[in-house]
Amino acid sequence: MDAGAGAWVLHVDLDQFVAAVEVLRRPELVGKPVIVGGRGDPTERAVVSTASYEARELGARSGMLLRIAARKAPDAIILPVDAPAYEAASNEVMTVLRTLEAVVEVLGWDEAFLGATTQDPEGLARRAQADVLAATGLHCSVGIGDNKVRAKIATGFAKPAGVFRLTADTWFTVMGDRPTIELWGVGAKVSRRLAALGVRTVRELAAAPRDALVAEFGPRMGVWYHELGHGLGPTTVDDTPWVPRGHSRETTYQQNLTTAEQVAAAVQVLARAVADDAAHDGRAVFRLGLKVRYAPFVTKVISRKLPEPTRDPEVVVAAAAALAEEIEDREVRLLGVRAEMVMPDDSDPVDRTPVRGRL
DNA sequence: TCTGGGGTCCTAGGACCC
DNA sequence: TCTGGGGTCCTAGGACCC
Repeated sequence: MDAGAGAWVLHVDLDQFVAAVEVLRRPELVGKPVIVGGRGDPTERAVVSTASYEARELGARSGMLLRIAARKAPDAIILPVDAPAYEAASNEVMTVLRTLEAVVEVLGWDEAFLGATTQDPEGLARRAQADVLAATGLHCSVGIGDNKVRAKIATGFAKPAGVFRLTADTWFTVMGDRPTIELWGVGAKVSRRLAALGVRTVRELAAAPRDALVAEFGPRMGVWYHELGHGLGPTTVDDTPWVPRGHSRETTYQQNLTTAEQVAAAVQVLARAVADDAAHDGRAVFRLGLKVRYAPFVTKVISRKLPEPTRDPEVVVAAAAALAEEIEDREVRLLGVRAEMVMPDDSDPVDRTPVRGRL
């Protein structure tokens, strides 16, 4: 799906998705503050995955420590994360979207781009919302744009359960005076570095010399931020199924690990899970990474390319054990194992497709 | 705000080669 | 042998997103 006359990108985003799925199967929770995170126990080391709008009104936010959220919203119902349930609900939603006259590119559990040629993108958006609601009971917001960046940003203005259009014509009116951090892909660090260059708003970013951005951020990111300032972005919506580059498992331990034996045993558990994930995909592993977060909060990643790609879980587990030998003799609060996988039909596993693949 | 888990991509520096 | 320049691979680290 490409841009052209009447070509639109729609960004569909489910509202408070995780909390909404939980409320759907527990109707008694409708209208109540609901917080989903960790194992549902606010005394544990865990953070909020999603807070319902009612919980947000009390100050609960995703990413917040569960303990803090529980203190702010003492009457909230706190539930454990149930990934399989969300994945099932997500699949239902995507199935509905695929019945529309549009190309569907899935972005994650709760998001998709639609590419469509239509004279009435708002009509298509309302249709998507109505069909998803009827089939699943879930509400979504829809951003309409002339590219993916504008569609994605438009969704923020559509929430909750609305539709908003953002195009080249309205870009600077809507976004020009807003801080750069509101752009998709600009976070706290980059917005701060931009501010140091005297760039605070989207309009200022658009006006900044491209060379200056390249000098500060490098050839790809510099160019990318420059385009972002103008609201420019890809227009192609691609329904090719996403091929995962890797799998990882990590655990923050409720009590820090203190002995080499504990660490070795924990690494084995994680490596086994990752090896099984890769085997389940039928993919060979060519690189293994071991993430260690020491107490208090210093994170290191040790990674090694394997002598040759392997499909043998035992080889992956052994390679992880070898990496674990390099862990320092300090208290460990988190361990993680990541496997990078050979791309199917790719003779060169490290050849990366350029230009920001997910966009 | 003592800071989860699963991902993706970019940059930079050193090693090594010609 | 006081010493270039370009390319590629590997690893570490950083940033961002949901």
